[in-house]
Amino acid sequence: MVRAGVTPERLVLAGAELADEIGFDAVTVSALARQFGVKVPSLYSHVRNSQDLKTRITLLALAELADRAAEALAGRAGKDALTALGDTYRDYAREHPGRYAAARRRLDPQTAAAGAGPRHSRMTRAILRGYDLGETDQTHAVRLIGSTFHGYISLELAGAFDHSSPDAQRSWTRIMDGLDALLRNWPAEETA
Amino acid sequence: MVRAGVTPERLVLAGAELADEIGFDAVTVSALARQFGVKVPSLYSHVRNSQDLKTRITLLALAELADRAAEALAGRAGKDALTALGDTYRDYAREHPGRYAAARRRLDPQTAAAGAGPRHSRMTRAILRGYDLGETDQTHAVRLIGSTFHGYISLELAGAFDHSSPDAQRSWTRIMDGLDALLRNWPAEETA
DNA sequence: GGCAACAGCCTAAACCCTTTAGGAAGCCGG
DNA sequence: CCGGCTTCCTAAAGGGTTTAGGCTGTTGCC
Repeated sequence: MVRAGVTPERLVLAGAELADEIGFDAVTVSALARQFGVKVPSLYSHVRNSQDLKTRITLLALAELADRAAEALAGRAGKDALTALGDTYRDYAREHPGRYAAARRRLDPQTAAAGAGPRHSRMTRAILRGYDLGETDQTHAVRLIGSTFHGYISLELAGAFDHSSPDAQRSWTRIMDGLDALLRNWPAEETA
Repeated sequence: MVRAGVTPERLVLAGAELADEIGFDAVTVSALARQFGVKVPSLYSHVRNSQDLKTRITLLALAELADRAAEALAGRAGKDALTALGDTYRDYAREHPGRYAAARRRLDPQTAAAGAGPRHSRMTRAILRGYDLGETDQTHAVRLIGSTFHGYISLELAGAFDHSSPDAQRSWTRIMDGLDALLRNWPAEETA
């Protein structure tokens, strides 16, 4: 018997690559077994089940993305940082659509807290140091930024902007301008 | 033989209801056959395949959502309209998470153009009549609004804001304030 | 070096979902 | 009233998931 040399790490990495090629949803234990030239049940020694495999790919993607973001943010502040973070997410999504889809998957709180999710929150919050927002408004702003980035990217990735002008790049830039303007000019709480 | 009285319409409606209960991804031809007390292959007389079924549920959800939005927008303008549209999407998503997930599914351009998708675009654009934006900036703004609404809703639905304060409602309101402020104060194109 | 234990891989098998083929029975129009 | 269409059925193949249990390299300890 030839020993294919499967390990959880190699499995997860291959799963991530496969996700980029054929889509995250199409990454199955069976497909992965084929990749490794191994029978399906063999993989169950390395991974608990299909769910477990997908969760690990999610964690890989989140970590990769956080690493990239940290690098992009180094030495930047204000709009510069905002743009850098947005571009990091967007570029990653276009380079690695499968991994990005994996990253967007929701995890149970336990797992999420142990992964790179919190790093992402902290980085977004760090950007807001360049703007003058109160504690509570910072949280609102973190949510706004996350929603807008991920909302835009998922629409763009889905091709929602493909067949209309202006092109997606132009809108992205202008939306960054807009977000920056909004953060510099955050409206006061309305006193009803 | 008792004739269960299956029709494509009843199938799609039951599929939509099932989606709200068990999640859109769990809506399968098999599950639906069980609901109707009918053998699985019987449904293939009414629906081409699983894909077709899901597409029809998507179209149903899009149409329902457009109807609600049209009603909510009647007689409103400016921030009032913006909030009404956002709340419509958000409320629908919370009432009908399965249908909302279905609505977010991408369709091929043919099918999309024939469905209620274009109505949604027109309604978002209509809201911008209350703001002073040029043609091109209107498009950017449509994309911003869509991204932010859907981004926020999907994060909220996924429970991303569950265990932190301030609550999701508060952030939503403040983000509406922010979007309104931004649209009233849309930054000029930067001339590099 | 020898061998026990373990790790990595396998076959067998059950279960679920999808989809096609082909048949029987209800219903409807001429 | 009966031929044909529609609705539903059984049979069967194909693919994914998962568990049980077996065989065999490999490792590490005496």
